[in-house]
Amino acid sequence: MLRIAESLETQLRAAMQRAFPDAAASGQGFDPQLAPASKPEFGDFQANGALPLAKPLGQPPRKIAEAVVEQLKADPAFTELCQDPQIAGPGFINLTLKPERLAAEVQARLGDQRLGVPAVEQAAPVVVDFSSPNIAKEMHVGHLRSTIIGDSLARVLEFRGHPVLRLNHVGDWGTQFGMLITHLKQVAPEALDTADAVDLGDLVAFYREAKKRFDEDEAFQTTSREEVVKLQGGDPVSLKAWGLLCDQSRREFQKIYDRLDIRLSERGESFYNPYLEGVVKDLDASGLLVVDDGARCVFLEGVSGKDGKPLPVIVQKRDGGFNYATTDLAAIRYRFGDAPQGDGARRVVYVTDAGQANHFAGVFQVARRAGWLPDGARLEHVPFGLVQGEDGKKLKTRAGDTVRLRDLLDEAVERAEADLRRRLQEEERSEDEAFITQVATTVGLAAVKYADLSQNRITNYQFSFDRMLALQGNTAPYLLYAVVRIAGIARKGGDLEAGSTAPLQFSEPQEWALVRELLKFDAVIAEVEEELLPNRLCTYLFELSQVFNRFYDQVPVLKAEGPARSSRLALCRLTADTLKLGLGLLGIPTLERM
RNA sequence: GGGGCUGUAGCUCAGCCGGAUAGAGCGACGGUUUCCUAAACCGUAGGUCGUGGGUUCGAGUCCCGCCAGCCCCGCCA
Repeated sequence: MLRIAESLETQLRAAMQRAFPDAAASGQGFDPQLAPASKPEFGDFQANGALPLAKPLGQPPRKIAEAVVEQLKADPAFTELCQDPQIAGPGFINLTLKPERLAAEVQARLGDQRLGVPAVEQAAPVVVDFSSPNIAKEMHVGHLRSTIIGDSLARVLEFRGHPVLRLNHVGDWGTQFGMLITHLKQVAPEALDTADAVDLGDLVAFYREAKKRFDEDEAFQTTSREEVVKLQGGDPVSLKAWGLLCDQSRREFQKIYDRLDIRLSERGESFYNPYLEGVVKDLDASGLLVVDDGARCVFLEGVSGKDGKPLPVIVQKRDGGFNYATTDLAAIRYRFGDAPQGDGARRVVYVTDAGQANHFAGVFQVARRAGWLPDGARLEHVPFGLVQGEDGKKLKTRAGDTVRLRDLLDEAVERAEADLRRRLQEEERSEDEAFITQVATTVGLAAVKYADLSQNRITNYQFSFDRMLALQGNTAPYLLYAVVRIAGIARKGGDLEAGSTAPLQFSEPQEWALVRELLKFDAVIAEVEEELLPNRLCTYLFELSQVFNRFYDQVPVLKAEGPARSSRLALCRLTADTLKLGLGLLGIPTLERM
């Protein structure tokens, strides 16, 4: 109902100006303060704009509201949309849309692939930087949040019509490669001679071994440091070893991405290697660079450290090497830069844990002051909290190790399968193994994703299989079940297309509640696009499912006749379409039966 | 020491840039099934929104102080 809200806002503002022409002439601003009604009994919208005018106009707010309402009633465009406005409380103006307008809005969405969500004009690219695991390390629950949230945000932005670059900023460069390559050369030298990639086995164990030797063996350390220099200098053998390690990791990461249906373009830290020097030069040229204690840095404005001195962002270490801040700066410059030496982005978002907030704030400030952001460009950190166990502490296995992502996904699917089998037995249903596997996989993975997405990302997130797989409450299974119910109606002879052409007729309060809920979808998408908070979409889908379940429980569909039947079928169809699309934007596929 | 985030019902959390009597879910208690999957629906109980000030018509929301928890703080990412 975004369009209607816009019309109402314009009409309200005009009505306020007509009601108080003198104040308008003397520059008094009028903000209708239009918002969705906070309660159903208040109608569809509420305008609170009369209250703040009481003082400047020297009149009681209710009287102001009355004057505005009088003007509204004289506006044919308004009376076509709304019933008579009601004034309530201290001076709220409550607006209720005419039933035929609501029905027409539903009708318009029935044939609409976009369900009323407008598509933006082909705009400049949006970069979503997410997931970003480190080469030779296992993906863990921390990456899960970034991956799931980032993917969902990318899907929403894509749906709105933005060209989205989903960038996987993998940790594929840096000092740790010195020890990895040195270790590789010593334990698997044959890998460097074969043309094809060689299976290096368990990379995580490999990493641990290398780390252990690095910590214990001084000669190994020295060789490792030399190896870093060789790699950065472009030594072919070192590069080959580096490539092998990256390939091996990539294969492992891809398994996870495939399972979760995540699409990502890898562009690791190494990509920006050729641009690092340019960053430092650029900063120097713009006069931001200061040499301090041998390191080249930019001192931040408004951020002071321990001794009260401004905090620096170090872009070149005393030994001449670059660090992650340099890489991040190079990435920002490249992403906002024009093609071919850049992505031409207008909005860049980073989905990383909240612990990096300071780092990004610093780096962003440097980028702005260096003048790398085009006018109107948005550069945003999208932080999220830690994943905690049910004890409120950082999530660990019973043995105290970091939880591996694939183990976590396996367990979710296994639990979903056990639940399903128990239910089948209780209900004396019989399904083939393919069905069970399919449902368990979908439900298990959906539960993991939805549990993560449904919480405001900024807070720490308490991970619980029991809660996320619960069949009731704000969970994936509950939402999936609503879709299944509608599919059931279709299976039992309900032609969901029936209402598309016939005129819609609603009589029951549950029908109107569902209509009103369905029409909120476009506003929710716009909000997620702006605020980058997927939990707003989850809340909406949950509420839609609740309203639908009430409707389903109390209003018969298949047993109804005539226009009531086709109208109800139309509501079912739009509900299913909205849930499928909404869940799709969360990266969650739906089921016909479960 | 400085900075960031968090603090809302027994538990897990919402709260849409200041609006009407603070909302869900779980758990607890009590109901509903000749009917489209009861994985549902209906009802009851449960809150001094950490705390003390301030701003104004109006504060969970904005500002300041304090308390508690988590995280970050120069050459790791």
